[in-house]
Amino acid sequence: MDASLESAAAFSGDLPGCGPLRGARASGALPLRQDVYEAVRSAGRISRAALAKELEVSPGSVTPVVSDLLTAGLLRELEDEAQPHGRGRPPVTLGVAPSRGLVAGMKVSDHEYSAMLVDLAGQPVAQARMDRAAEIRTVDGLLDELRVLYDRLRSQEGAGAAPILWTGLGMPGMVDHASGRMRWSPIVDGRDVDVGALVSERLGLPVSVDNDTNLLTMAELWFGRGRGLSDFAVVTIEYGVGLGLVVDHAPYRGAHGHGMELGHTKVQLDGALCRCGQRGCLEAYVADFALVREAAVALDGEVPPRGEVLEALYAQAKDGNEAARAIFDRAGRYLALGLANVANLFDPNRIILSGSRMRYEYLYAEEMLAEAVPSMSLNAPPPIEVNAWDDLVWARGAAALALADLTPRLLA
Amino acid sequence: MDASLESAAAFSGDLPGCGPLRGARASGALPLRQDVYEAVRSAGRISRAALAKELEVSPGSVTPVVSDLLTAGLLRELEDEAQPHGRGRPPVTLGVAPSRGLVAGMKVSDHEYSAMLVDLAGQPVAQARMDRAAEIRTVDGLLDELRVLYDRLRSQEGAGAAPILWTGLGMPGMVDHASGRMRWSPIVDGRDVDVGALVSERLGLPVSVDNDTNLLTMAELWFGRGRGLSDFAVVTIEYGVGLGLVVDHAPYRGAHGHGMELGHTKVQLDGALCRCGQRGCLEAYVADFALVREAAVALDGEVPPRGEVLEALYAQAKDGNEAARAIFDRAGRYLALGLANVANLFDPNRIILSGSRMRYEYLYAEEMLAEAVPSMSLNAPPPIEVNAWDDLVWARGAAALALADLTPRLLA
DNA sequence: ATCTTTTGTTGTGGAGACGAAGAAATCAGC
DNA sequence: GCTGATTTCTTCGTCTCCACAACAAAAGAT
Repeated sequence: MDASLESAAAFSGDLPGCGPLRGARASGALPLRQDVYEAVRSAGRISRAALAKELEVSPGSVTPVVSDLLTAGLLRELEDEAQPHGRGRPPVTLGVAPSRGLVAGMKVSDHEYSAMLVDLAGQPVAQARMDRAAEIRTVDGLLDELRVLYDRLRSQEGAGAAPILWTGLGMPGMVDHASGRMRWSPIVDGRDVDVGALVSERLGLPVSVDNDTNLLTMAELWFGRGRGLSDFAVVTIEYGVGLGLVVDHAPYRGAHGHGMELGHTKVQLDGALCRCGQRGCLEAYVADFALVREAAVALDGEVPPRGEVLEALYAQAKDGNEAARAIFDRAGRYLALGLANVANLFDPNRIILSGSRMRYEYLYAEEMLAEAVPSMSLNAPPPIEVNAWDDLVWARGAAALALADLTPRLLA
Repeated sequence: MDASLESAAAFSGDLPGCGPLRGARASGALPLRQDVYEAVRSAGRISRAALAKELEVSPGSVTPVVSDLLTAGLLRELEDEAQPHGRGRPPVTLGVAPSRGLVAGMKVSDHEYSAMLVDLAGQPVAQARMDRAAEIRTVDGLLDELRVLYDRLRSQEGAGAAPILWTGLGMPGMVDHASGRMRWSPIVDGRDVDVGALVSERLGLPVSVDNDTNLLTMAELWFGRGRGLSDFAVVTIEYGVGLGLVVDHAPYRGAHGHGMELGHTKVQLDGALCRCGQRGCLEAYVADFALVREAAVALDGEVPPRGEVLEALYAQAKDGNEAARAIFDRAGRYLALGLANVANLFDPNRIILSGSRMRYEYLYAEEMLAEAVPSMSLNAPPPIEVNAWDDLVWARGAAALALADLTPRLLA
């Protein structure tokens, strides 16, 4: 063995062997029971025969599992409006039994709480909102308000008598889904708080927490256009710019369990100052505060009341004010640059721009993005899709989070 | 149900049900046989008892599987230099049997071929290089030369008589590992060529292909510092800037199966012109051609022969030429920006800069990056690590690729 | 020499899934 | 209307894989 072979052999560092080291072996192997349940929920309505085909198991394996789930009250047979089925014995359509229980999803934002109650099939059955006073910044205050929100949700018509089995909770900031801890949040004081355990205790039921961007990602993955895609990115522009990734049909939360930081990717060396103290962040060009910062010039000294600056600026731009238009134009181009970077670094099937309706309509035109992003992306630029919907989607994403975490326990 | 509940229910599009749709269900469930083999290879040397603990199965399950693998010649018992082991029956150390077969790894770059022969334990046993004439750009010419390279590798001392079971092949360009097709390559003419099948036919054994950046990623994952990390990024600067990602201990190749394009992420709106025709690409600031482009000014008209421009520029910078120094300085800061974007978008455990030694030593100082990247990253900036090694690593990564693809078939 | 401790082996039993064969429910055709 | 074809679902025997537990082996501790 010559010298360079030896050096190559030595390079492994101090570890013997080769190949990836994975701590706890990826078990991966779901029992068929769970596969069946999830396949039924995913399909909505499906027969045993189709299940066997989809899961690639023999029909003989499906029947006992299904009848087990039927007696457990988790699935039900649907009396179907006879649909056309060639000849042969007509299939019996299965669906998940929604009455077995419900899950709740709750979202905290800086100005309001929203919540939704969803049955085990994923159908919404009730919803609630509450204003939020920005002054309440203690964890205790948050817990109290969540309790009120939860009670209000339960007393809603439609909530019925079914027990609530799990709750998903989303909030802005650095929130670690795995540990349930809030590292930091812009709307609550305190660091490294175990909100998961606290909320769980206050509500008396299990809670999964996550950051708000991941709620949106879950909503897309469970109910939206992300179903069926193996890898996609969700971008949301609220007060900052958030990014959620889905890898191989599962949400990816990064090595540290917090969210990705698209808003703080650098789009300019030594660029505009950002709220985070760094320079050249994407947020410093496209977020509200960045636009407001420049509005003063375009609006020619006429300063509208706080909170209406953007509307005024937009009106001016529509009226032909070149300076105002330039502000939006630049913001749009920087957003396109940021999205192109996501496409180049991550190569998703699709990029979904998601969030409250208004912002996209007047800030970023779908057509502009659909043109600008590919011009900055290599390979196959992903389709860009704008999904504008109301605030309840956050809560629905929280419910999806709850469903995802509840399911394995429900079937154990 | 009120109106907004209905709209929420409708929003799923036309698909009934909820939850991610995955086409072929993630089988995931490796048979214990393969788990055991991979755990032994990963550990290098390990006893049955330790295996049982690591894999979280009962000792009674390990023994029959191991003796099966022993008789199959895939594992062997190591006569150990008695190591200290408390009291009790001394463990029998197991290791993979290297003599069962070998795998080859081959790498094509623009100026040379390199190849390595590796046993089933991952240890190199032979290597070979060949110059490559840039004029040979036909697929047929490539096949011929690979055949020569392969024969040269087999005739190497150390190759022994063990059969070669699989080959990994890496080349620059857009190469799809899943299909084995080369979509496009800078060094070979032709588009959408099934190189996998062609090389396999020419060599008479199964071949896995991938792009060169992924080879480096595999090398880090199998033999380098990436072992033990769940999520990391590998950045390589050769003629372009490449990026490889590892997600959950497995290489991530993006939705389209080609590589990520860190080199073409945009670091400047309407910035410097890149070879790809777009503007503001990272490559247009840090790749060879970008530095050479600016060198003329710094070198004051003294144009060195092609291929030595960078060396001359570097010498000048060391000598105190401010203009030359500024070129390297800016390139370094842009590289840091690009790495920070990777950190912000992907949140890896670590970023590994990897490639041939020289480039990093004189272009990008580890200390500078270790300081600049965190100043542009939020959350927990990942450690940056520079791994400079010789060109054989590419071939070794190709061998890792071959091992990864061979293993399941070997154990079936 | 005996006890303790740890490793490895053997045997039984159970869970889960396959495959084949059969029962059920419908359509097509005579 | 009967028969046969067709598709769905069920039943049952079997096989594989693994857990559990008892046991054998090989040391050190006392």
